[in-house]
Amino acid sequence: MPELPEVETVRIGLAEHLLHRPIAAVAVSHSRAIRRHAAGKLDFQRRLIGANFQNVKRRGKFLWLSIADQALMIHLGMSGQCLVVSPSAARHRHERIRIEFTDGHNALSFVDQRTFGGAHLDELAVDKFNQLVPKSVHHIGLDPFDPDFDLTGAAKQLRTRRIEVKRALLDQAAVSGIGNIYADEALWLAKVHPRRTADSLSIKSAQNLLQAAAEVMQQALRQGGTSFDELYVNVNGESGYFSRCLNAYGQAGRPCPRCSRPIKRERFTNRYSHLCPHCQRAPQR
DNA sequence: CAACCGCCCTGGGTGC
DNA sequence: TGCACCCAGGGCGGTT
Repeated sequence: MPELPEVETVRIGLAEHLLHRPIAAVAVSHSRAIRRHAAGKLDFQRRLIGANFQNVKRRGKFLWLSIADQALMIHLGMSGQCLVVSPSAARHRHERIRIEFTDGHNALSFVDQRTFGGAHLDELAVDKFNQLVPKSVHHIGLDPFDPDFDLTGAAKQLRTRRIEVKRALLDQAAVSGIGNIYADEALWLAKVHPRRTADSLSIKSAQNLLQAAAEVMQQALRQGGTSFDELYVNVNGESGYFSRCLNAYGQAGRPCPRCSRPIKRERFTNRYSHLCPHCQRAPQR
């Protein structure tokens, strides 16, 4: 599943291939992929054709390619992929958008089986962090890879929430980029139970938790991200290797690498948490 | 306003 | 072989 390390891997790949090349053609083969572009398909195509991508940036799981005062925003959702493909290669079965360039070289193919992801054009504007970013990321917090990320400030903000700490990690407000995999991994590493309320954490353990999230995502990035199947790959279609390093996520029944007691999987808001009930003490009911 | 719920979507897997 | 159902789950609109 694409979370911060996977999206960052994709960002680096796009930066290597797609910048400063005039766009020749934009094909949209599934309208749901551009549902967030309110002005519709023709407007989407008209704004892109002839433009150049100047840079590729990211905040949390949102990715964008800048073109003058606008940006092509991309969110991978659950199963989105940005593939750099030869224009002559066969179209992927789940290709939703294709962007081709006037030089006739590598094209961008946005592939998305489950269509939770998509792209739209958005205006760039200065946000509360004094960064020039698309308006559609103004509501989320900085991620731990951002040079301006303030771990102490984020920990304080986390502690204002009267909800379970895992929910607070997942909702992108205090910190962005964390999804179910890295939430479970960070909570395991910091020995915090996912159902503890965020406001029950000491300032020190909240900081420790965010530090753990940053570390685990940094490690995952070094491995090229987490791949379980063909649904997450880099721009060249290659898998990442971090799934071999997971301590809790997807490890139900296996021994906890710290204490050897079995990792447990339990229901958590329409999905699952993976944790060590011994290392991560449950809150009092 | 914070918190919470349900919906969006597909293909692979499982149980009957 | 076929059908119903489950599962992956981020983001967001609507409701409490």
